[in-house]
Amino acid sequence: MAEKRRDKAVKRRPLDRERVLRAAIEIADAGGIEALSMRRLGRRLGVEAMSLYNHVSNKDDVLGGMLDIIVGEIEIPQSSLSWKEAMRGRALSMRSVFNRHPWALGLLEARRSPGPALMRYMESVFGVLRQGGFSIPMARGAFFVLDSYAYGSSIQEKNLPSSSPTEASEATEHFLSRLPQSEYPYLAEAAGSILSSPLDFAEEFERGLDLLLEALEAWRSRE
Amino acid sequence: MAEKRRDKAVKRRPLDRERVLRAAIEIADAGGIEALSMRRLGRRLGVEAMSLYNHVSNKDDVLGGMLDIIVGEIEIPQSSLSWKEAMRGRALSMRSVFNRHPWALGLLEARRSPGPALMRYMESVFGVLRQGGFSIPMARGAFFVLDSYAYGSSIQEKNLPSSSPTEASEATEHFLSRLPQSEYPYLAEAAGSILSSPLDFAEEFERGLDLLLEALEAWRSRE
DNA sequence: AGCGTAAGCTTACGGTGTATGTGTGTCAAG
DNA sequence: CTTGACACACATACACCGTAAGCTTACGCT
Repeated sequence: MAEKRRDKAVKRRPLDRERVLRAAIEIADAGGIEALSMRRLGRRLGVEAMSLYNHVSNKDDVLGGMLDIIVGEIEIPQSSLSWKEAMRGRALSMRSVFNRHPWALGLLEARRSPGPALMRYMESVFGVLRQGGFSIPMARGAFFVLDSYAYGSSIQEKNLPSSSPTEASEATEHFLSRLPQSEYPYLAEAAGSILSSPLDFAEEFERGLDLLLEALEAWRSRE
Repeated sequence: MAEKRRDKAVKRRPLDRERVLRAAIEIADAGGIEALSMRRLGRRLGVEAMSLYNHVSNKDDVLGGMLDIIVGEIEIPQSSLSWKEAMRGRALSMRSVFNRHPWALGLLEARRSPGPALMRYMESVFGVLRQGGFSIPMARGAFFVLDSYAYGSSIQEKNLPSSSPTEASEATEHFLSRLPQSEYPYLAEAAGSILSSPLDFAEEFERGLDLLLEALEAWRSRE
């Protein structure tokens, strides 16, 4: 009897919201967001689907919670840095986070209200920009432009069929081989160049980022 | 008998892939992409769900087809314009398309292979950039940066809870009222500024776009 | 010891995409 | 004119989804 009770206690650690969300993230990381169902989530936690509803109000709540955890992984800029360095670091961190959890971006898109981690994130970005000498509307503009770039390049990177460089050139080769080159000369040319000098996405991303940061600085100086 | 045949002919125009995709787009425009199911799509066309599979290989094919139609709505730059004007026009057209069909962006994200309209689109962009004096790698970079910005800002615009300006300031007011201002001073400040001078998204978008175009031009000139 | 409550389980409903098999209207060849 | 083939719509069925409603169990507190 006492033994039985202990069994249960061991097998069934109390299960709270945090554990549910973590498990959900693991599932999504492993199999994409479409692999996440309440039943599967329950199964992973050794529990029936409906039991989850004791800790989470519905699936949307799960998604929101997952997203907020992921957003919390984005490094918040240190105030000791210049705005440029701070924004650069933030963008790099964002890219790496969205790379680790590709499903998070799609979630962000569908979300309505911010969530605490996102609020903290926004607050810190505004702080850095304002302290870097941006007026309020300019800070808004800079934030918008930088985030747009970061989101958009994450989309594009995600859509790339390639994780490894070898796989990338393989895919490019395949693409090129079935491309009617006379109809798409420029596309063929571009694909060919990728083949000869394989594209490093990190590099590409940083180049664009630096271009943007410079442009923002110029904009700020010119008031 | 002849009458009956005519009835059928009227009621049941033969139903082809094109009609299926158009109906799907209508459903998605009206109720969002999650409102689109094969059964509902069939119902709209006066047909059972399974009949659709005579014209379309599966739901993914439907989504792909819808996306390609939408991508086809993006204006392809005229070659008479300068690369800057052409890219500017393209970005504006893209924004308007993604505004009209907000679900398309999410679809684009999940898509693997290009589709003919997207290929034509890419070809024309590369053409404009190459003819504008960009080297192959630079054209790739410029394309990447511009598209990233366009995608990302569409995401952000979609996430805005506001369609009309009055609704926007209403939402901002609500947000501001429940924001712990001492904890988020910069956020409060930014929100306040939106309240006093309501933000025009088109304007914001174009400012960022012009910033980017200038930066790209400078980059190209500096080789 | 007894009870309230938290947190698990079971069942059920209406929805989803689609595999499979069954008509049936149209049209061409005999 | 008949017949047979074929395109295409339909019906049924399966496995899965989110979650509402109700039931059961077991721990903590008085």
